[in-house]
Amino acid sequence: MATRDDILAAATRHLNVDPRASMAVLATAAGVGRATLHRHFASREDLLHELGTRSLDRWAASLDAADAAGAAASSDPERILACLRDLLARFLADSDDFGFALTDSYLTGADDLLARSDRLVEREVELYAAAQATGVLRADVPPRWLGHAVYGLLVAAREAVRDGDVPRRDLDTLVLSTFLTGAQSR
Amino acid sequence: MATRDDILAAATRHLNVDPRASMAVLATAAGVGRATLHRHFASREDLLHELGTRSLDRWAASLDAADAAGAAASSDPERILACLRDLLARFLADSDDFGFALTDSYLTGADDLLARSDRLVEREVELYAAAQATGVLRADVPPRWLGHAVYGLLVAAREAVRDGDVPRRDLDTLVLSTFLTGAQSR
DNA sequence: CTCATATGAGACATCATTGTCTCAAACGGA
DNA sequence: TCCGTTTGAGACAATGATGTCTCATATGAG
Repeated sequence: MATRDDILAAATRHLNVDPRASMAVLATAAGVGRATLHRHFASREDLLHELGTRSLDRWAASLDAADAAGAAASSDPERILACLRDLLARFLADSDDFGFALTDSYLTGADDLLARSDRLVEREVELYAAAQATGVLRADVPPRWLGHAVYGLLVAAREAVRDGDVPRRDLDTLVLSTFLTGAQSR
Repeated sequence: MATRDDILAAATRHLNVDPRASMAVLATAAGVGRATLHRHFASREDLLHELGTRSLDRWAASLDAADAAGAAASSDPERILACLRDLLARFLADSDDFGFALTDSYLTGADDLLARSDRLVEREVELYAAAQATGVLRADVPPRWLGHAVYGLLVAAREAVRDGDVPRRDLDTLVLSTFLTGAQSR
């Protein structure tokens, strides 16, 4: 018997392949009748909204697990750098599951999700700002840009693995070093 | 009288705001009747395909204008670096217009566009490989990853300007320096 | 075993979009 | 001015997706 979570998991998996899959397709992907799918989620929007919420949950959980707030408040460069390291690896793991949410045009357009996303960005940016203040990250760019850069690299990482250009196991190191030190030879 | 190019321009502009706009909406945006729109483009797919083609044209034109092939063949580090600089600025200008094409799920899924896109990636990657061979870019990562990283930063740049976090005029410098030297303090 | 519950299959109406077609009006060059 | 061409508005059928509903069946707890 497929639980609500099973359905969400199957939908997530499938939407990563085809972000525009219909309810019928998603039902099949979950091994469930279309009627049953609608019993769990009144509308497609409901389903997407729930997935969006879960992806934001994961994002928030990663910020918590890495203790971004604690690191930001610590003013300890080494702790902040370690936190950034940890955070990036967690984000990469999150996008293994919710990668499609990075660019989905519904999710990035739903008002309440957007509002919550803004608050998470705020939390993340506090870490970047602290990193800048303690000399860990360069201070000559807006801290929000660093957030965007990380986001962009997550999109890039997803594509790179998808295209088979980078093995998944190399991603953490690759993304971290690209983010921190860039592509130039040293 | 709206020419075909006018319509394409209006559609491009509008799709950057709403990537899922219907033919009716796109017709209105172009100041043209829906029937007229269909006289120019038999189907929505035709329209999208044409836009995809044009965005690839721009991409190719930027590779040409920056003479990526010439720089790659030159084995001259300074020329290669200048070429990268030039290329990034051109890509940013291109995504001012065709930014939506970066993440649109139709465009990134059409077979012939995809094939042509692959060939352009190939050309671009030759430059990255040459940059690695001449010590301009780090050689400890797959050259294709550098292509993905640039792509990701373009997506990030688009969002950053869209969100008002970075003024457009700062983008060239910001993206270039982030790509080359990363976010770490030096 | 029995019964309450959950399920799958399918019928159904609805809706938005698409693509075609017609026609009257506007336009533009000769 | 006149006439051929292009246009916009709207009607139209077709399509695919959505959401609701029914009913027969399967399942699982007691």
